[in-house]
Amino acid sequence: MRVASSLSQNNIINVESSINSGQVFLWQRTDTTNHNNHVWYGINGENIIRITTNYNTNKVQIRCINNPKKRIDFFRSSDNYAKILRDISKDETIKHAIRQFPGLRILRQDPFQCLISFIVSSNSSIQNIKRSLHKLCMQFGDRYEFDNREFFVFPKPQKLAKARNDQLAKCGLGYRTKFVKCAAQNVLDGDIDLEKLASKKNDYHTAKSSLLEMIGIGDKVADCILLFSLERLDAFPLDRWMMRILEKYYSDTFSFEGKSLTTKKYQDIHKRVVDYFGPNAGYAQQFLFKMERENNQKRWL
DNA sequence: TACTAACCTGTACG
DNA sequence: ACGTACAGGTTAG
Repeated sequence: MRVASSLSQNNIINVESSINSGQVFLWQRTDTTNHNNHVWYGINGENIIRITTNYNTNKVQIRCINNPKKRIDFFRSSDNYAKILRDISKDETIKHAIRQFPGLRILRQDPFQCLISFIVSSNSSIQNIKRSLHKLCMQFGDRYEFDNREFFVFPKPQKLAKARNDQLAKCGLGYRTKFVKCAAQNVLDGDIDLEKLASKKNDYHTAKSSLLEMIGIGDKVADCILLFSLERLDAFPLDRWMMRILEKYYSDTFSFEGKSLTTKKYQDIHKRVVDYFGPNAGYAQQFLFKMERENNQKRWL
């Protein structure tokens, strides 16, 4: 019994922590009268996902409600979570973050939605990103009804590629409008093959350089897409928050010079961070990011 | 190579 | 109510 319970501790999934950690934007928790159960609904590409949690048993039930046969390992349960946590536990800071947020997971997202989401995210805030993506779904995505609720799934590449600029701009994309349209066109034309990029044949650098060819995608956005949807756990997105974290807790481990985050500096830091945390450094990034945002009481959705 | 201004939207504060 | 400050990543110069 004791063994089983400690094993299950290693495999817990904290749905709330994982969804509220800056990875996904089209999720909501429904109001429930039962404190032990929560129901979440989210958009993952053309799928509507329903997650039911029971906080007593730690059971998490996932269903793709518009396509019940579809099976997705959304929480990456097939990762060896316990081993990954052990491997990245290199110092007290990361150990503390892991202890503080047990069950925090990297989510396996739909690649096209993830691509567009993080293009939209650039130079924007979570509230704005969420609003824009929701508008995109309402404008260009298919409508469904389930559980007496209305859902709009994420638009297909063709829909966004052929969208009128003013219709896209209405979603609050601003100057990112053409980035979104170009990216959708690239996917539609097959110039960017997301399935291929997700396959294990490409290493991190090959996959990343493909993404970087697209307008509107720089180092940080590319790393988010790689980590959250293209199976690259050695991607470590360096945004404003991560830079602050590295300066605050890791100034002895990684030294910095120069003010702006140039491509060269980004790659230099990235290399050292991955050398330090190992091939699953992306998980370390997620724990540190979550910890620091929570400590600063930043809102998620 | 390194740095910086400009880009766009929404919120917070005075 | 109005202006100003600010947050955020990429691009072009």
